[in-house]
Amino acid sequence: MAAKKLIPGAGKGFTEECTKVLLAVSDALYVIGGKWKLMIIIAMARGNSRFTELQRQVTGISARVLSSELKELEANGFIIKKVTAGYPVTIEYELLPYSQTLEELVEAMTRWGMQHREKIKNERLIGDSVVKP
Amino acid sequence: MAAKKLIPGAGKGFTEECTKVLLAVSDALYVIGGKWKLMIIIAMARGNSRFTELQRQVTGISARVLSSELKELEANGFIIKKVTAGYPVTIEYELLPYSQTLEELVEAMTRWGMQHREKIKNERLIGDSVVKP
DNA sequence: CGGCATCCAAATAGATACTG
DNA sequence: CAGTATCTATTTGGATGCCG
Repeated sequence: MAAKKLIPGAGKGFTEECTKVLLAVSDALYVIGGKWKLMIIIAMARGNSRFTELQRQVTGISARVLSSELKELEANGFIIKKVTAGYPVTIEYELLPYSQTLEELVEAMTRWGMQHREKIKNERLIGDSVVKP
Repeated sequence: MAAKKLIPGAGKGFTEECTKVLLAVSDALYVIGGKWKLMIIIAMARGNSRFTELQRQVTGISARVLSSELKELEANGFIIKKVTAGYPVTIEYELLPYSQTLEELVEAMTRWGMQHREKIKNERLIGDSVVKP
């Protein structure tokens, strides 16, 4: 009776494809979502390996949150915690190969973030718009 | 005195580049982060435009949260709310051109999410690992 | 240095009911 | 249908202090 959807490609199998994509994205967000995980991985890829280094580089993160994020990243196979014996033992976090699979994603997000910042700047942040606190 | 960092590319300008990337990623996460925003955009790109449609497609979202996310997406220039007069007025949400700039990012995330799901599956979810609740 | 434990404040989200 | 309002439950996070 009513007209079908006007969107090209709509019809059987349409919602299912959508559901599949949504599932994938939701999986990704579940593991690397949140404010910090990607940022920690990026900071580590740039050579930061010590807890305090990471806390300095990843602006705004607290020790407690960093600690818990590192644990999750380890549990998910992105990083490993290395403890080297010594007078004060040295603790370093290293990226595992699996974290490399995020490269494409990180690059895409970096590019998008940069262009978005440009866009906002050009719209002259009039105060009503989206500016971070 | 002490050895410099062993990471290739380390040195002057290293931390600054890192900071720049972190800033970009943090910008991106601020606008499109969270569990729902990307998923809503994906669902809309697949032809869902009505509130109830979206709520059905984006599994698990409540009316209240959907409502507030739609408002943020509109405020950030990704979508627009269209009200068509009629006996019951028709309300539809449409993607604006700016949402297209997310395509690359969404694709990267979709690919990553799919490969991650495969990886987890192949590791045979032994129960200790990362499985969504 | 690299955390963990505790307490407390704030942000988030679910359930439910109600409206135009 | 497309939400809003209210209340409450849960999560999250900052601050602080302590410990090896």
